[in-house]
Amino acid sequence: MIGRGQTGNAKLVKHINREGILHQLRENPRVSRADLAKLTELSRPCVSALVDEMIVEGMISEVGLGESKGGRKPILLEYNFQAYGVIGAVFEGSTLQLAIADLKGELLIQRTTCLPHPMNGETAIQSIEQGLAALLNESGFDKARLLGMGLGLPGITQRSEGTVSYAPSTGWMGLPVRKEIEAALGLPVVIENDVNLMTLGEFHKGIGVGHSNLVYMYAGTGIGAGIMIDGQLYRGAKEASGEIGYMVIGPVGNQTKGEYGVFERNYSVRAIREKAKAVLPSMDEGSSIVKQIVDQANNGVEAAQALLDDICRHWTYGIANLTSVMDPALLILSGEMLHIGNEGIHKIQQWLTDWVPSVPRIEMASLGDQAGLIGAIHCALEAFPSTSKLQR
Amino acid sequence: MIGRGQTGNAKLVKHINREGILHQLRENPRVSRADLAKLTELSRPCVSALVDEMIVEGMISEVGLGESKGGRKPILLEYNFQAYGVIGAVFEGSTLQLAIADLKGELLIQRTTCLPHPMNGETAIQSIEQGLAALLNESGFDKARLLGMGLGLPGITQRSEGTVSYAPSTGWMGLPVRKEIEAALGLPVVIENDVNLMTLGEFHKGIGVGHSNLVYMYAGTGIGAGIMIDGQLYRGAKEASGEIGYMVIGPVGNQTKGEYGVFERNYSVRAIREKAKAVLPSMDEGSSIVKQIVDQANNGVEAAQALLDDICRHWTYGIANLTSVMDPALLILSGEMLHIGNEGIHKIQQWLTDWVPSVPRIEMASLGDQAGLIGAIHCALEAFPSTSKLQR
DNA sequence: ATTAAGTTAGTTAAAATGACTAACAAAGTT
DNA sequence: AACTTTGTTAGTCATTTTAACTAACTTAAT
Repeated sequence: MIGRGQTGNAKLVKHINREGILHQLRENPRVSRADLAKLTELSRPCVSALVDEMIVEGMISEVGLGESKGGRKPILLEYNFQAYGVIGAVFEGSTLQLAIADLKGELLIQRTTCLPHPMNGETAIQSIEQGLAALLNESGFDKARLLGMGLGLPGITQRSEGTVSYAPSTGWMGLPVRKEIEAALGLPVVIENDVNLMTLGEFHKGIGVGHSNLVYMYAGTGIGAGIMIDGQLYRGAKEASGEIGYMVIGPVGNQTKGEYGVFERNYSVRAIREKAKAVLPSMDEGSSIVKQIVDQANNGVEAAQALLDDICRHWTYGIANLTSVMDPALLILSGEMLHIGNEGIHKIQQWLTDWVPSVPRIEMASLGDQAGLIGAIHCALEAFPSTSKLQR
Repeated sequence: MIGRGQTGNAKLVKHINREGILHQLRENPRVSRADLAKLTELSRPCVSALVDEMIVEGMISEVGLGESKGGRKPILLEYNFQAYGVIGAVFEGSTLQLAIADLKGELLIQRTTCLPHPMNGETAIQSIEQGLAALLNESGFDKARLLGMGLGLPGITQRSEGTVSYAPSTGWMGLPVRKEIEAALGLPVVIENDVNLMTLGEFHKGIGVGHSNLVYMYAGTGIGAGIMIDGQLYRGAKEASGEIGYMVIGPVGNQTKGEYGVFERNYSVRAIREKAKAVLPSMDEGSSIVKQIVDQANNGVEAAQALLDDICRHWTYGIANLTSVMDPALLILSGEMLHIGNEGIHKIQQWLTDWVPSVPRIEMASLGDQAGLIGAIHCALEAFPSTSKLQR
């Protein structure tokens, strides 16, 4: 056999060019070969060859003719978004969100279920299994067309090992989560930290679209951040990046290993509820605690105003620290920070202007409690490209 | 003419492979074509062809035969480190460090000069011009063989514009620094933040060698950090990443824009000197302030012990915040932090273990006040590869 | 309405490039 | 003499490029 099977970087270029064409087709629906040649800076014959190849493989389709711009009508091409699908799943407290999406990342069907109490590894996996079966059944989606699952978990997830290495509040620590779920479903699985997935969600489908360098900050039951650099999640050496709940903000106290972080212990929802007891006449456990404080502050209750100021101030400490280190182009705020109102935002921006040299553009998260789920979808899409199924 | 001049990614592979070979030659001096084939995972004929090409171009030389390992003796190859050179320059307070180095980054000649007072743009450029002329004269290095200059400046440098966008303590802000120096020297120049260059220095020649993900923390006249991700400096959206002097640590006070950062105002050398007045019987302005405090603490002076504890504690706040965000594999401490002693280091590590979930390996900087200069050299080497001169 | 000229889209053919395998020569060692 | 290791030569394959088409359409003068 002669000249077969290049081992080095020889095959790389074709792969890059194919991915480039696919990328453009994902971004710009209904374009011609000629358009693709311009967009990818490849020659027209080369694009034609690669496109024809991918049409045969079923990844792309010709979908009729476009308008002439003074010459022959272009043959419009489209990515076959429906060819395969992925699953997104997010464990958040006591609920499990599940969804099936197409290759575009559009949700086809979605469900939120409450988990049985007490939860352990087995029941959790059972929930996923049953939930997925229900989704497949209801949507009529063929399981054979699923590429894999993106799974969001709280705590520090070890993507390559498929385990959770640090999560004081859950019972997942150390378990071979990924392997067990893969065995149960018969599908490949990636796991990822929940806040990282929210970041990914906002990046792909939310307010972060088009911003390849951004930081996402979440303040809720926990406090965390997600970091995107050059369109990639930055995970750090032990995948513990963005764990800003462990910043030293507020009283340090007798902090020892295994507990929540200092910032989190002082300014997460849990902590704020405690502080608010003295301020609110009656507390509604169901609705946003910050909103209740803001309402009281607007009613003229001075103690509420002071507490709100204190909360905003310390959250801004976190933002200032985060932006000092990262200098992102865009900062997305989410969780309970969504309820601080215009006055709160204004305060934060004023403080930042006073404290740091480079204030990023600040936006509120736009996807609500869907962010993580949408991120899980895109995490799966990145981990299991449709080519993986085709190249067998 | 047919089939000439590919515009797309066609030439990319060859470039990657050539760079791969050069990289191996920089790392492993005196290797054969066969060794390179193994190291780069390319075929022997391919390596031979690329090597021959680069020998003609003058980048590589054959330097005799090696020992036989049971067959024909290998022809050893070497990167022509001496073919070209670069200049490194660092402005630090009132001194200017200048050096010429070869393509390996080895300093050939070096000089530190005091700047005339008061300094302004013109005198600074004059100093560089005169200093470089002296270096060239003394070393006999041919100016035509210089590829360019890497220049380190305090403050937030705008690499692409060649200006300094934020530096309260110097008069550089807004000036077209790079253009003016390029015009004066007739050589291309890159500017970069001083702490980033120290980071680069430690990465290439210091304790950070082999660690492509690290964070460097400097506490001296100012406080700052440098971040390396995948062997690249991370600069942020407005090149203000790592400006941790602006973290909110210690009393906030009446901070408004234009002043130094909160952390810097509370725990830089300037601030510590102020605090130490009450503790030290007499202060030596020339030597390390932290060392003086440590000495007094070791003498049993309780106030000094308390101050040292306070300083270490707050520096650790900064470290905790930094590592919470970045989760680096390695953290390098420098500046006055070098003088805290073993007890201080032990304290820091204990606190970190208590506060954050992922404690990085911590090392002391190893290059002393050469770090920035060495970084400037490597900055220039990255910005102006020797191929830039050859490809004319 | 016809027709020529110009444009745009897509294909075909030939050349160029760069990497690979196979086979061999050169120069050793055991 | 037999094996090894290094380096080269020759031939092949994959991929992309340029150049030169064909196809199909628009514009506008005749």
